Amino acid sequence: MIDQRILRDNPEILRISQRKRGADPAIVDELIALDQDRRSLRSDFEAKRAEQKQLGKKIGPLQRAAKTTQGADREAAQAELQQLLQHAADLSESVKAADAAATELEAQLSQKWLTIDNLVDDASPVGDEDAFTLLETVGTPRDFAAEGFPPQDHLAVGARLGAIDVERAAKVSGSRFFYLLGDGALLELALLNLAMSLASKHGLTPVLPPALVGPEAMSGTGFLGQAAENVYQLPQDDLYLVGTAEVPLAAMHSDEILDEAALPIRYAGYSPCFRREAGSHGKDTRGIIRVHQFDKVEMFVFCTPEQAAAEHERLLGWEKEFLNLLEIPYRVIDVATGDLGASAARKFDIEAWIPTQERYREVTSASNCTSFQARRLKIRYRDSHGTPTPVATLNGTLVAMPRVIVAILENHQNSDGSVDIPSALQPFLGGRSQLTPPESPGAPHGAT
RNA sequence: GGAGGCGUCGCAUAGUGGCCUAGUGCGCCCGCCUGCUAAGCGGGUUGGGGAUUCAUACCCCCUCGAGGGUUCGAAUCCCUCCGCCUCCGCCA
Repeated sequence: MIDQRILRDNPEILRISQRKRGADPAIVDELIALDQDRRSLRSDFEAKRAEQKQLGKKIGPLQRAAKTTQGADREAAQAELQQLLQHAADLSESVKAADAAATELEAQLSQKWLTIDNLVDDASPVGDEDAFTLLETVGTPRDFAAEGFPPQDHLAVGARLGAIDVERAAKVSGSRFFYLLGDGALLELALLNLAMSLASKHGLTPVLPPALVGPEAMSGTGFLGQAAENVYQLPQDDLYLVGTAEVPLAAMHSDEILDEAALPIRYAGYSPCFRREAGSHGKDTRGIIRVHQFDKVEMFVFCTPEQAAAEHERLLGWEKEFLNLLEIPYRVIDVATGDLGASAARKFDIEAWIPTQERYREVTSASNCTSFQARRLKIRYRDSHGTPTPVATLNGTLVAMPRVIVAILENHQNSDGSVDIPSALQPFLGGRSQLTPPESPGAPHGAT
């Protein structure tokens, strides 16, 4: 949510941002009109309410006077009391009507306001998905032709290692699910431990958050707007399955006023992630690149708006450090305004080289959400004037398990079906330097 | 799942229809006093919206877990929901 005062102070900024996102700038004028009407109706209610309160103060004492005095005084008091009560009753109706009218308009405005995406950063490249800016390319893709063998895709490599089983997952849960087993399971745990040790080294607090959250958390992080169709819901319990630990981490400090001295607060949360992948039928149907459930370590930062840009760079730096440790070639892009999502003002994606696809694919993403989420979730700090001010929030992927596993299996595979383990990961895999196919290939684990 | 209890200002507590403009203590902030510190004394201390303003101050409205209701008037009475605690049952 953006500060609504922009409607009065500088609506043109909002119009420009809407245009850059490919959204409708005309809605800004609708919002300005709604905001004006809202304020006028609310003021009307407040004036009536003030009168009602003044009147109410007179009734109590007068009632006592009507009971305790005698004779003519008593009659006068009773008559006045009757008159006041009548007036008060009329006013009461009028106050209720004014309140209802103002409340109705406030609901309309805030509902419409929730459809407005965050103001884009001036630095974000303008345009649709393809308009991204290439910031950097790191590492060199292997030349498999020169090595004399064609690379197998991650599913083939994983199946041979007995590490990935999508067929049985389809039997149990449907398409886009997978089992990690044997070295596949150990590989995820090793990546988890490497990621968490890196996170701890850099001062992030490790977190195991809830993966089921209420509607405020979901909406507050911006996932119930355009992205709602990708969210699993549990209507019986009014809960949602999170698509990322970003949701429970962001909502963790909702309705809080944080101590400025404690900022930035940095977390690294490990959680399962659930995504319906609606509208992506036919995309990435093979393997585990696009799945309904996976695990991820997500970094999350609460800081002052002034610190946000530097924190964004820091998150990107840690993401790069992790991929460097895994010795995977990648490139970094500055995501275009049309592809930012509701909450982000600026976003850097890291795309890893996938040999069998001969292209770079997104593996991590770092977003600066400025105060957009914080305003919805009421997360504030006291600024130098002592005024509660929304914090800035940022998030970045440290490791999304399936895609990183894909990158490792494909980039580090050998012609004999083994996979080299990057040295940084070896301590977390019992010191082994390779994953090797089981002695007796074929159906693993006693399939018949 | 059943029974009962409880949600008040940062914390603790008072408040059972108008005297609540929510009191008191602690903590915190400012000042006074004071070799220093502590104590003592005085003042301040929820958050949001609006009006006004260059910006303040002052002013108005809302805010006693949330939302409805009763009433001229609700922290207080009624209903629904949420959360916490105790006991019983079930459970990894």
